[in-house]
Amino acid sequence: MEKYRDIGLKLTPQRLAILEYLDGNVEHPSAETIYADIKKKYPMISFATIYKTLETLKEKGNITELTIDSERRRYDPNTEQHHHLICMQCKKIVDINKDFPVNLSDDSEESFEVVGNHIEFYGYCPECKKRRK
Amino acid sequence: MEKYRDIGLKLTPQRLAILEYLDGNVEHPSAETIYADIKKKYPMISFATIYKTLETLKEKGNITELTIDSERRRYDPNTEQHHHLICMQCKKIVDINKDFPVNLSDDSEESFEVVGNHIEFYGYCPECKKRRK
DNA sequence: GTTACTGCAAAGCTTTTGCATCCCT
DNA sequence: AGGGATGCAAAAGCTTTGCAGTAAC
Repeated sequence: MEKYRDIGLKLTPQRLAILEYLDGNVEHPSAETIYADIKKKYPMISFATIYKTLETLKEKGNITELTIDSERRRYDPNTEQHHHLICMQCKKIVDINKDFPVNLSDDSEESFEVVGNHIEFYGYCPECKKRRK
Repeated sequence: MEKYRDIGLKLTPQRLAILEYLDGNVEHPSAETIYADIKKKYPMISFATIYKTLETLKEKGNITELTIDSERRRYDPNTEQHHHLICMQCKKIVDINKDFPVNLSDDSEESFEVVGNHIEFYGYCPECKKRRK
């Protein structure tokens, strides 16, 4: 976690636990999940710390907040441009690392200044697909 | 609003007001906005009715719930496949009615059963673009 | 007459905040 | 030593729910 040494964060044990937990995590966890999992190892950590740290990391650009799940916010430590495949039943979210040509018309581009895009693919994961049959 | 006569809904004045409000609406309003606007004409309407009606309309497939805004749910009466352009500053949401070829690889298609997709374009609207200069 | 809908208030969740204390740098 | 971070508890949204009364069919 040395890579966080110089981004202007105080490296407290709580933060290191959160950073370690998120590092390489592809589960797109919610604050609740992060809290529950980290509490196993660091029972003293508080919810407020989780939220405040996530907010800080988001501001610093170390993580991204996903707006995929309308019931709760989810966080993604992968800040590279990528897309997502979402199971409509169990809400599982899977990364899609592929580029798609999705240029808007000149009209839209000129009026709006477009800086990025994100594609959500909806469907059913293998497990839920079976269950539905 | 005759078109709702046969979808199994009781057409109460409150529902007609909501249906009329949403019909052709391209503002992607939140429950709060819908409530506030309808209250001007029907001061007796309650929040619970707004939420329950939106839930019912969503189940019937008459409207779509957007997960674009992490702070609140927004609703879209346009249930045709389309995409959105989102102003990162003022949160305005604009429809994009254009098709994009975004097929996943066979791998993903086979494991996941993909039934649809939604593209979010992020940027700054004309007004906010000016303000930022 | 039934059944579904409305409105109110209370409750439930998720997320934020104030503040005293603590500890990283 | 100083300033940011933590933890607690309270508060603040947004959304849901139970229930009695009401209205659409």
